[in-house]
Amino acid sequence: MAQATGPSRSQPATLSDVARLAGVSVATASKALNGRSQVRAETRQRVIEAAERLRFRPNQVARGLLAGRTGTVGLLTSDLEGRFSIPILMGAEDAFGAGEVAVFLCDARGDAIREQHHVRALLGRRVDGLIVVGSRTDPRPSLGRELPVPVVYAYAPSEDPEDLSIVPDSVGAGRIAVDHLLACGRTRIAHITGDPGYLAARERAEGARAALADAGLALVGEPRFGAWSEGWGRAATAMLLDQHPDVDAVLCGSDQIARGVMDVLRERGHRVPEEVAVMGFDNWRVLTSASRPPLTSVDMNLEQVGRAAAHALFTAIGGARRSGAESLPCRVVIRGSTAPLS
Amino acid sequence: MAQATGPSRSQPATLSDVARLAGVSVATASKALNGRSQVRAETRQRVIEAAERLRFRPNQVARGLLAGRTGTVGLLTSDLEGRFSIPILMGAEDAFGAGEVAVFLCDARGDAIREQHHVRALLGRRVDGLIVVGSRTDPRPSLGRELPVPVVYAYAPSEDPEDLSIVPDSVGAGRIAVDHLLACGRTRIAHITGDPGYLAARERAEGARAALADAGLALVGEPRFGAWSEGWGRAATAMLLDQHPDVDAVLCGSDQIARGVMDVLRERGHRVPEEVAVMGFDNWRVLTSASRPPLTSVDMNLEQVGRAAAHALFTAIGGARRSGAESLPCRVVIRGSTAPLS
DNA sequence: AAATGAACCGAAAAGGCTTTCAGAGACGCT
DNA sequence: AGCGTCTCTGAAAGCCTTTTCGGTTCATTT
Repeated sequence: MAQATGPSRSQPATLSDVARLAGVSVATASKALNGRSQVRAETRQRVIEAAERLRFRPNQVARGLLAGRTGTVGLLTSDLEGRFSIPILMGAEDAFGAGEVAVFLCDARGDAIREQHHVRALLGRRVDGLIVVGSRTDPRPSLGRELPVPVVYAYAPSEDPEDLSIVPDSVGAGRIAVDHLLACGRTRIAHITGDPGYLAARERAEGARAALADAGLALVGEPRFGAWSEGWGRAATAMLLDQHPDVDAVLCGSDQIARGVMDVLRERGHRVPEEVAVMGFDNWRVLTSASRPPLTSVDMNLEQVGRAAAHALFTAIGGARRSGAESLPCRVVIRGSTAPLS
Repeated sequence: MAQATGPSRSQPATLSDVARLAGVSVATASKALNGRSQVRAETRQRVIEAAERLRFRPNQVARGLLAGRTGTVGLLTSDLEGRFSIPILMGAEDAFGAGEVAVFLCDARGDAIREQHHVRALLGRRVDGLIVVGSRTDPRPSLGRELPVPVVYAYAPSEDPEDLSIVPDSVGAGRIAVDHLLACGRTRIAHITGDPGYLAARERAEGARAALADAGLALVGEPRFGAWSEGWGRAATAMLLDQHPDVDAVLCGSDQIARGVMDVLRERGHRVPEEVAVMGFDNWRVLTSASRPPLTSVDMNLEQVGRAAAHALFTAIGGARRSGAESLPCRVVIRGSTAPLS
């Protein structure tokens, strides 16, 4: 806790410091460091050495002021808590960081006022674009068409079809899940899922039903909507087993639900996956790998959603505007809870 | 997917636009908008109206260039995946966002090279300071003393005692956990924890042992180090029950371990909390609320760590430098898995 | 020897804002 | 009338970099 005066904290070197040390003008120093051709090799070398000696790093702020482009983007999340935002954010950060773009992170905490505040602040900082990350796949209000920079919506699409949104293909996710269970030879498939207020729940159920219909089959009973919790998974499974003791697969709306389902199956003596196969959605490691057996799950490829959003924004900044909701495929990650019927 | 030309994308208004519309000079316009006193009320009003009409937002880039302070900080995480970084990041973002500071997010992916790259990029953008967030509490290499801006380390302290680090009090966490169990009347307490390579595991064990010693007691057996997984929790519990069937509390190194512990306890017919109390660390909602019964856990107050780091950085930017590792207290969140012995 | 061209360098402007300082006008006082 | 004192306004400098364009030097050509 010493109240030290600390190291120098000297101002970083500027281009004119470098120029002075190298004995040239700032213009020449700039050209030398930026690889412009109108400077003698020997002079360039002198400048480069001077720059190294002074640990010169060009001031991106000044550069941004001049160029009109700052090389920054705003990443607007509605809730960092939600585990869906994080992988998207990682993907976007990754895609930008590889280039020379820096990311401003803003968390609106699910509050529209705060979101508006952040948008204003970001525009004041002259970001080149915005990515808006939602916490669920239901459409959300647009930030508006009047913004001076391009905007890309990720995970939660904009309500305005003129905006560009990148979303996971929830219907397709339901389809590939069922396809996998069918490939395992299962035919009596039940669906226990979460809150019907969530579009993701409804779309996955719709995809599952469609895939079964394509195979001339139907779900065992109706889809059981409830909550995104283990508790609901347990309760729904108990009811399911009472009504349909012959199910050979349960497709669960989330990994949490799946854990609850598997617990009850085990307690009631149904072996997984030999007698009943179980699948989840989200591919949330901590749940899938800790369950017994490890849980097969549909991964929404969220990191890829983030990367795609970043890429779309990048090209939009370059001038190529797109619009509408573009959906990205999900993938099945197979683990021990599903296996072919023997 | 229409290839539209899109809305105007017109350049944002500048101060001179405002000044022209209001019929004053840019200098006067600036003073009017910034509340400087040397401008007549009526003139100020004219300028403000003009600014509103043009939707003028002052360019923070230009302002930053002039002031030498950009009002930005860099948030450097080593892995966004890790769930410990996120709450810290939320706390920091929150503390800054309330003021007028914007946060650059950079994820080094645990790679020192990439970290160095990000530091350089951030310094090039002239951030006013840096927060370095680690993924575990073990000390990490310092970024160095030669940086032109203040740095605060959060969660993972710097190896250099001259740096300022904000960390959770792991020893204290172990103590308060045991204190809670003692308050519940438990005296035969076992400790099943994670990877001994983690300082957090060792410090929590040490705190637990110290608190027991203060009460004239000792752990049942040695602390059982292993892995941060449910699987280890299950395995260790099986061994524990064989050797010490009379334990009345298990303090677990993490919530994941605790879930494994509780599963085996239930399977073996030990009632929780009546016969055996169980506690975890981390207070990870998805685990604590889904377990049966809900899990009592020690919360590391990570969001507060983030906020404290932000605050420390803010004052350091203001000139007040501190150093050393400052630790913040943790807190016990009581749920159904612990209760007084009847 | 003079003219041409190439190669290299530097002055200056631009980008948007804040701040300083000098000037302009209004007012009261001697 | 002349002077000092206020209050307000605007010109200009400065922040740091890039880029344009005019100028200098030197070698080459006629």
